[in-house]
Amino acid sequence: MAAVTFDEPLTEDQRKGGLRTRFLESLLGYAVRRASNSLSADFAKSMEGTGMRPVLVSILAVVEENPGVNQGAIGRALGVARANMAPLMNDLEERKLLRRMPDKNDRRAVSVYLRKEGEAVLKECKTRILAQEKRALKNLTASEQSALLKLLNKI
Amino acid sequence: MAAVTFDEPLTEDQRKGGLRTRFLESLLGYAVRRASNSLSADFAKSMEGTGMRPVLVSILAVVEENPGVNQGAIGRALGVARANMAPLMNDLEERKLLRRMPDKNDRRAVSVYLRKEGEAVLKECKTRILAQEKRALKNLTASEQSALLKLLNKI
DNA sequence: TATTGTTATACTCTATAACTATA
DNA sequence: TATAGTTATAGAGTATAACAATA
Repeated sequence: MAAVTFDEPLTEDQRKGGLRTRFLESLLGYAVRRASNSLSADFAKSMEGTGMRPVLVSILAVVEENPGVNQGAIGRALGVARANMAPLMNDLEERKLLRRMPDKNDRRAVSVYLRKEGEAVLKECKTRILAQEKRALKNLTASEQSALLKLLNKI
Repeated sequence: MAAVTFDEPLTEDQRKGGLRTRFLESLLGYAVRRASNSLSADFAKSMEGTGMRPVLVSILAVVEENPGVNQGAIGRALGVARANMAPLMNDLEERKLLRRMPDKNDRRAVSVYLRKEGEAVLKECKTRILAQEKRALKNLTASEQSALLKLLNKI
């Protein structure tokens, strides 16, 4: 079997579909992006029917673990800019999933709390998310998943 | 040191910044997304001054390794929809980085080739990308990087 | 009928600037 | 002056539908 070099003409298969992507495949950033896109698509799909989007679920999860948290702190924790938090919070408040209260010590700030319905929606979403992760990662053993998490957190 | 439970009120630090994110941190999908966002931002930053964007560089890299490739096949390889390839290819052709020729056997299709200037731009971008990857992954040993790549490709 | 490439369109995500009210 | 939140806006990235030319 001869080594494939770039000087050879493309086979019909390569020209139409099975392309060489050596450079991109050598990049960890490219592999991470592809994995992220794949998992994100699965994530979004698992939310179908709940009316929720990933970022909304993430906000609910942060509020659940941090009752009374400032709105801006949620954005900083999730990497969502202040300006983009406002409409997201409006959305969640209109759905009656959370409540915004004026902060006692700083009248500029808003403290955020989960509502009963928010807890219920979050619980349903968590169940779906965990089931989806299990499906998406079925090719990885528990120790491989743990190793992967550790390596990703080093980046 | 007492264990932290969610029944305790938030400390000032937690309420304002150092939030609990146990659920999200338990998700591999969340870790992958954060790593991807971080690497993508670095990638884009390393392209500053070249006028190129990640997707444009990816297209050039695929064309370089697959001279004469069909335009649609590039999109399939990169996960870019046909409809979104058209303006990207127009951009690259207007910059005189690649050339589109009618396919000899299928007059619907277009064969794509790198131009000299495209080769030069791609070379410069590759250098920057590899330097950026080296910086971004400086906390990982070579064997860790190889293990990470292997694990990501299992997803 | 199916496919290649194009155009138009829309929705999400992200980023910036300007504004208000508070501090 | 600086910060919390809001509004408006603009740029990418992504997705679908409809079309012409060709297979």
